[in-house]
Amino acid sequence: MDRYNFKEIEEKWQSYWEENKFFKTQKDKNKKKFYCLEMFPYPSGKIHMGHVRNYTIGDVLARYKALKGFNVLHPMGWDSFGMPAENAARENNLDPKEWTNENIGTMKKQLKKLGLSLDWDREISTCDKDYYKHQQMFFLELLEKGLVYRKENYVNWDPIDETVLANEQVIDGKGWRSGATVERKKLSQWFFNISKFSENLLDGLEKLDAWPNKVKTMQKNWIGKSFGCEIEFDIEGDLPVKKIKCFTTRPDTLFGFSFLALSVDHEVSNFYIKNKEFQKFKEECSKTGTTEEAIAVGDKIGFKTNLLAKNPLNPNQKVPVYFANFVLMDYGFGAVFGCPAHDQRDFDFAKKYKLEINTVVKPYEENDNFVVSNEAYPGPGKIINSKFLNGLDAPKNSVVETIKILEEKKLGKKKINYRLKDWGVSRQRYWGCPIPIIYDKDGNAVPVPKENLPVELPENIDLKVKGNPLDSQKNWKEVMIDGKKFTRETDTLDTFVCSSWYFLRFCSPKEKGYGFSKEEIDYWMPVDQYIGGVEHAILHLLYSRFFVRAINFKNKNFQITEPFKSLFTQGMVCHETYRDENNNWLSPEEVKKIDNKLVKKNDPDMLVKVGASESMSKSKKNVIDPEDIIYNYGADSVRIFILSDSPPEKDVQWSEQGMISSYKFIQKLWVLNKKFLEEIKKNHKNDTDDELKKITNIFINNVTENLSKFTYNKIIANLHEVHFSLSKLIKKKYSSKTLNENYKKILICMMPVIPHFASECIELLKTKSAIEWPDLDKQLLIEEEINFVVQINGKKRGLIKTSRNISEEEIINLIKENKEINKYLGNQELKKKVFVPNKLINIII
RNA sequence: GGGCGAAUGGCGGAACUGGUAGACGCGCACGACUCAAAAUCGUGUUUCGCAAGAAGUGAGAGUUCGAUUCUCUCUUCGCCCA
Repeated sequence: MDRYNFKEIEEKWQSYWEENKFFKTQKDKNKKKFYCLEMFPYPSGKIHMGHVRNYTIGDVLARYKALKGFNVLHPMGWDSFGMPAENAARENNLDPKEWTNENIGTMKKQLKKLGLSLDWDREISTCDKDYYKHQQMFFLELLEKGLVYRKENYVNWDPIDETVLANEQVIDGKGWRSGATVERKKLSQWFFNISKFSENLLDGLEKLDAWPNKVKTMQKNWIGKSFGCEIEFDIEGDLPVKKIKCFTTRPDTLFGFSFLALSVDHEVSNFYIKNKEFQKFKEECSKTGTTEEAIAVGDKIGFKTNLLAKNPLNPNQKVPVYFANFVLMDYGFGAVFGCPAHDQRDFDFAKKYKLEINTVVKPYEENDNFVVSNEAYPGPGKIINSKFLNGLDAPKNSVVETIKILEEKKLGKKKINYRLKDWGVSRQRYWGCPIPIIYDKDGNAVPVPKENLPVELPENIDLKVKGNPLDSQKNWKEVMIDGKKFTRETDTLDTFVCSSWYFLRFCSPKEKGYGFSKEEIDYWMPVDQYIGGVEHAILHLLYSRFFVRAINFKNKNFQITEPFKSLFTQGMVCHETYRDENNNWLSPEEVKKIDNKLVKKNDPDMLVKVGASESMSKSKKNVIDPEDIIYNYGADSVRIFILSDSPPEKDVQWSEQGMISSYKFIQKLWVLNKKFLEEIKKNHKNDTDDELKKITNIFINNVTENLSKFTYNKIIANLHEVHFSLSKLIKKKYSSKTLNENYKKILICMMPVIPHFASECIELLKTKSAIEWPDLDKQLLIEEEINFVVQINGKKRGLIKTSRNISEEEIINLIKENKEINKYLGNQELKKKVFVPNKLINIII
């Protein structure tokens, strides 16, 4: 029997699609558009299974929408600036650009082998000057609008490499490459004023009803809106400090006040710069880390000042002022008032430094003598021990009431605080988009004139120098503009900037004058379906949402506020992990099974330990190369497997056996296809039996429904089911016409998942009818004969095959005639009957 | 520490708004073909039980004629927190 030759057939269709520009899209006002976008990849070298999954999911949708008659925009590009290129180039003495473009070439070839319905004419690459030129223009546009500014900020500084490190490059407080203890250093950097849009970004989430709640919650928490009050404390002591400002969400617990805590970066710290003890303390603080997790878990430590803070509501009370490691300069004003009884951090701190713990809120079920003892009580209750605040419901009414009182007495004012901070976009790196700024001889920042854009990255530079490579490029750094001498900004933009607007560029990738054409984005935007990993749930998506708002700001021509109408986040691809007896990671190819035991292939005496299944990663060697898999089994088989085992939003386990079974399934479909072609040739006479029509309809219905709900794993189940049914029905000697019509519909429904196979089979049918998504005959979905469930006391006791719309009396009569069921009833009285039409009856005896 | 989510056979997973638990796939078993094996095809496969039957969706309670689905408590696991 001849086998399905996937190599030949997949190649045939891929070149057919390419040569005919089958997926090229153009604006067409007469057609409804659908913009289907998957997160574009970083060109790291080769595609991995995560890409295969992401792009297969997107491709299924894009192909389906196209068959439904939509004008589908389905583009692909490269997020090609970033540190891996710079690192690889430094290590291997290469040019980052060459390295990147080579990778793009490889990955593009690999993606094409997957048979994706992409419009490659729209390909973009963010490291291309035709792309970043527009990004520089956006930067200047935002600068003009006052959405970009410069300020001093702390960075992670590696003193050996003389370079700034990203947070993920700091491991246990040490530089990932040099191993040097990382220092905090202040540098002047550029910021995007994203916090200006905090409320708007939060508000916008409400309207994103096609986004997963999980992602919306994450963004909401990230923006971190809190309602509270700003209080100015009067200060006494040995320093010229009269007042300290504080933000709090719980002013109602002011009577529980027992210390004031400041961040080590608070301006008061200036008085302690030369204090050795304080320096030591500050160093100690930097070890704790500044993440919320580190602060919550870590030890609370403080440094006592000689200052005293007055309680505004109780001026006789004066409490000590400390510097404390759990207060961050970024939040509020870098100062918090401590109420140990009702905040666990404050409680831990008070215990350590033996400060007062005054209970001012009691849980509702406790009496007024309630005292906080072993841990803080942050929950709701009634205010106690607080004079005029006593009896208020905390925190609901008490916070509002207290703020009112503080405002009346001019001691504080209502304030809304956001956790979201401005976006620092300066990176001290070479391989990124140059910031289009120059400095005059006095160090004033001046925008590069627009006609001088793009500011291009210099080529052939030495990356081995310490610090920022651009800084050492004298020829590049020093420029003459309009006869004046300037020096260039040597920082480049965070690569998140590149990915914050690429979806706009795809609408008109070749537009010269501006980043996008208004006409094109008016037609294509917003992205109807965005698909990508949940790891980008916060930053990338929030930055993109900010970016369109920033363009929108003071610009009547641009109306988009939300770039992504629907969002789908897919799960990861996992694989078991293997280690040998010496705990070295082993790749799946290095392992084999002998007598039910896993051993090392080239050393069968070495037993292999099987670890948990984890997301594929090079470091754990549990990686399967998509290229090998496509080579061995074909793209359609891979597409089936990657969709089959789990719902797309969940993690999927890679399994060799599952992969083989998908491959075999395609072969089975091919065998069935042969049979269909033979039967069609024979031209039998059977036209009366509509079983085939019914099965076809059920299949269309199931696949369509599962497509709309992203339950693609169930589509594979539908394929197996229809294969099973068709293998039986083929024996029924249907006429050519009936076979042709129905089988073609089924093949069209297969196209989104296995496009090469389905295209080939449709071609072999040699029919003239158009290839479009089949309509559903709803009448055929209604089964005339149903299995009616009979329950007795809630337990299933039998099924009665009967016609549709049977009445309660009729079914009771049928039950009485049915010996099997009747034996449970005996002669007992029927106490109650619950009748659900066309489904079940529950009889209570 | 906080936020969010999940838990169903040997495994991955189905079950529409509360209405036949276990679709589909993997694995396993048996059978056919074969000198034999692979491949292929067929049948079976929640557990206990020879059977009749009983139990069963992480544990415990609750609401309901009826709960994998709703409510509460607990356990375990996962993801996220510049």
